[in-house]
Amino acid sequence: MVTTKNSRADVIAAAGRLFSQKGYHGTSMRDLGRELGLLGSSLYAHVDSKQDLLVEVVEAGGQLFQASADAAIQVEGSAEARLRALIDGHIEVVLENVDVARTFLNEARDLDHEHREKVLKARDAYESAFRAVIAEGRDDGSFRDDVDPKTAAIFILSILNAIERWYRPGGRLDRARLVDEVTAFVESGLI
Amino acid sequence: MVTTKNSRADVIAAAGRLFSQKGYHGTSMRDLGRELGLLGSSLYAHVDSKQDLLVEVVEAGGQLFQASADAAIQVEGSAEARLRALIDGHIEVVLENVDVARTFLNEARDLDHEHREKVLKARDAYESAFRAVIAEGRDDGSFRDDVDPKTAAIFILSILNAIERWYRPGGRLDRARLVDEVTAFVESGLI
DNA sequence: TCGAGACAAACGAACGTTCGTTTGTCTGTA
DNA sequence: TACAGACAAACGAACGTTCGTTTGTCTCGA
Repeated sequence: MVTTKNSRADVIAAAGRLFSQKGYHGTSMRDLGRELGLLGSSLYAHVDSKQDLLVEVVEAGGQLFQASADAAIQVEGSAEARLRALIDGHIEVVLENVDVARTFLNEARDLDHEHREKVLKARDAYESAFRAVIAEGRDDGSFRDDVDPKTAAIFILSILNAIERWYRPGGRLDRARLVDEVTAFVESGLI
Repeated sequence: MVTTKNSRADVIAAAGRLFSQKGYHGTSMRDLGRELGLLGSSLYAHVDSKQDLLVEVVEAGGQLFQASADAAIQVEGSAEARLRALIDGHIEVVLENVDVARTFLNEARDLDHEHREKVLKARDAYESAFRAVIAEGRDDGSFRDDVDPKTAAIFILSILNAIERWYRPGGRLDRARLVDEVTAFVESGLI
């Protein structure tokens, strides 16, 4: 094989990379072409519009997160075990798909109304898995009984969603230790 | 007085509003003019460039946060009290200056190299106030002795920086209760 | 031979910015 | 008191560039 032709998937992957680095409006179709060794105009053999690309990347992100949550809530054992699985899964998704996850988390604002709405619903569905597990742990006595699942879920996801902003693979924390640190902080806080 | 003239400060304030809503690249000078009842070109009586506006807004954000931290670390009493003051101050800055804070947190990527570098330094200085207070509390025994100040500071700031993404004034949480919820979660976690 | 992938040229719209000019207000002097 | 001069604020047209996208043509592997 001498030349590798670009597939639609290649274009979407490159779009995720650039959108996550420079933002949707900060990325031009010519930028994206250059990334693939093409002219900007050549991309229209693969996609209908720039907006299409954003939709594809963001929806891929939503599916990754939802699949992760679906798996985690099936874990047998305590609510605590399921919460740890949710945290573990989220971190896995973020670290193995940085670009898609970043775009999903930060660029949804530039979607058209319909798709943006869809993303908000998807995020709420994902968050509800966290809320449910927290409520379960509170009700069976493993968590504090004055824990508010709504707020706690937001706080935990705030920590998880920010990982993309500071974590550098190969740094002082490997993935397993990152999961441990997050879980320990979420369960016990500072005290 | 029939017509109100726009000052440089008005232009910067409007820029903060639009940058925080639509992003730097998503905001055009004509958008910004419209926001003030002006033509886009008229803005150049007040500023040198669009980039200038971003610099002004972001630096204002940095100063707000730093002033808040400077005040908080002077609080007498326990490390816990100072940590609470840091949290309280951060939340006050975010809620009273949403646009500036949002732009500071999310749009610094579009700054030129020099100013972006400056922002990174400012953020690290701010974060170091959190690290210091956490280390103090750990060393005097009020926090767990296996707490890592570096990681804990990042987690706390992750929670604080995300508030802008979900908190709506007039909702189920007023500001005082928000501070309580964050503090309780940070100190005790779920358990 | 046929179709997918890429090119190259071009489109109109929008971009950030500059320019010469107009407007209205304030100030110091006659 | 009146008027000239200076001033900041804004206008509106235009600059060169880039944007997303369309079109028609070519190439090459299946």
